Amino acid sequence: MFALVDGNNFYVSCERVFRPSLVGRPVVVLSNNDGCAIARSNEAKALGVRMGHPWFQCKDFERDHGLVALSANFALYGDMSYRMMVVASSYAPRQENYSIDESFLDFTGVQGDLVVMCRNMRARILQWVGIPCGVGIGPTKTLAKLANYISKTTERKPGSYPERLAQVCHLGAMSQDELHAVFAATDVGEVWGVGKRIGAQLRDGGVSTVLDLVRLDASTVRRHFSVVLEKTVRELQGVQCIEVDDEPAPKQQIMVSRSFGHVVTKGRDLATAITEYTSRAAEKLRGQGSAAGAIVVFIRTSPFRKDDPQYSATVTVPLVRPTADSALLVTSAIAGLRGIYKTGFKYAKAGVMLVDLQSTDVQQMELDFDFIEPLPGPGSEQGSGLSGAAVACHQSGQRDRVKLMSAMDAVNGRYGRGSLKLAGAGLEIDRKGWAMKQERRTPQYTTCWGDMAIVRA
DNA sequence: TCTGGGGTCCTAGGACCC
DNA sequence: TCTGGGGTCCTAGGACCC
Repeated sequence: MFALVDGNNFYVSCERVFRPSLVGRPVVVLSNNDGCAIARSNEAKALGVRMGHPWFQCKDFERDHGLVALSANFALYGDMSYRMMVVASSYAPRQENYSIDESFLDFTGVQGDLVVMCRNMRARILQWVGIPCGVGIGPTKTLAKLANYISKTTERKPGSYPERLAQVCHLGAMSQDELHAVFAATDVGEVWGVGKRIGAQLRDGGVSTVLDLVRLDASTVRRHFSVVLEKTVRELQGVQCIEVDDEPAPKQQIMVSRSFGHVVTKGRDLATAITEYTSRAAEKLRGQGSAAGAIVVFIRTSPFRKDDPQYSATVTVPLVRPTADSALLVTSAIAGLRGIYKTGFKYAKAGVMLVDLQSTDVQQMELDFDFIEPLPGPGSEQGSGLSGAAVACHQSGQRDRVKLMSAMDAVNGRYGRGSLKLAGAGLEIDRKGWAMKQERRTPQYTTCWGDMAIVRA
């Protein structure tokens, strides 16, 4: 049996831990730049705020219904997630942390009443971490996921399912009749793996509930749709097709991209932003022990500003050899940016993607060909602020560069992100033109000493 | 005025190989 | 008239997830 543990309205619940006055009120957490709603309390959902609802379209709820909107505080959510996962991990031999607010537990070999255990786990997470969870249990991950949906929906919309399925729902412990009744009451679109497109196609074919889907012949589904949906159907039928992955492989690509707080027109500002994003991506890269074989850079205007001239460009810059060196990656990214930047456009977003990732354990050694393809020297990269640093990367110097990067990561780990950075990333004043808008961010209660909550007797 | 930021897997088709 | 058979690798695009 498997369980899926999932924090309710996770980001909102994190905020409520430190601001209990928000309990019972409609609350949303906004995306970067306070653009749209990415988490909603049940009260906000009841008001009609949709997932991804642009904030400027639901702003009136603030005045009319007391809706509270907060900027996303990912430092807080990441830390609360860690705490929740640690508590959950003590209940099962294997755990897969599937997303920031969800983890699968594999109960293989575990004795005892799983419902009792999961109710206990739920209570402990609520008491120790402060986050309310829903738990779904089933013989496959897809069924556990569905059970989780049922547990939360029973709680949020009383009457949709039998009351005892609230909070913890065990589909593997139901009679066939009861299971089918639950399936019949659930829309096919709620199934993990059935999105908008497939959902519509299924409904066109008369398959509108989970019961309809589970009754299909799996191999027919493969012919009409795909092997992916076939697995989903088999999993719903109780045949395990998707394993619990408790040791996720390193990422195959690492992306950092942001929408700007204001539109950007100057190449210089784009270069500063690209430098910062590349540095952040390089940190992630080193964090998983990989090196990148190429870097993709993209810039684009806003598709929502229909009257403005539109421009979007992407360039892939191959690296001479795989590297995790921030300065080398930034040099390449800036070179790529020069190739695609055009004046006269209002840029709204930019980003970088590190691709062709490989482990630094396995390295292709080579003769030193740097004299054939000289790296940029001082002065050749005017304005990027890293030319001096980029010169020294001959093989003999590579070990020192690796040490330099480790030192930088260690300092930033100890004193906070951005304490030590490449000159090209600019000072605070250089970021003014494009930095993210976060006007409603709460303190980083658990990850910053200065923000720690103080209790007064 | 104002619309997020990450990821994965699968498939089809083309280039190329012997 | 008649034009093999089998493979791999890469890329782009589409679907899904949170």
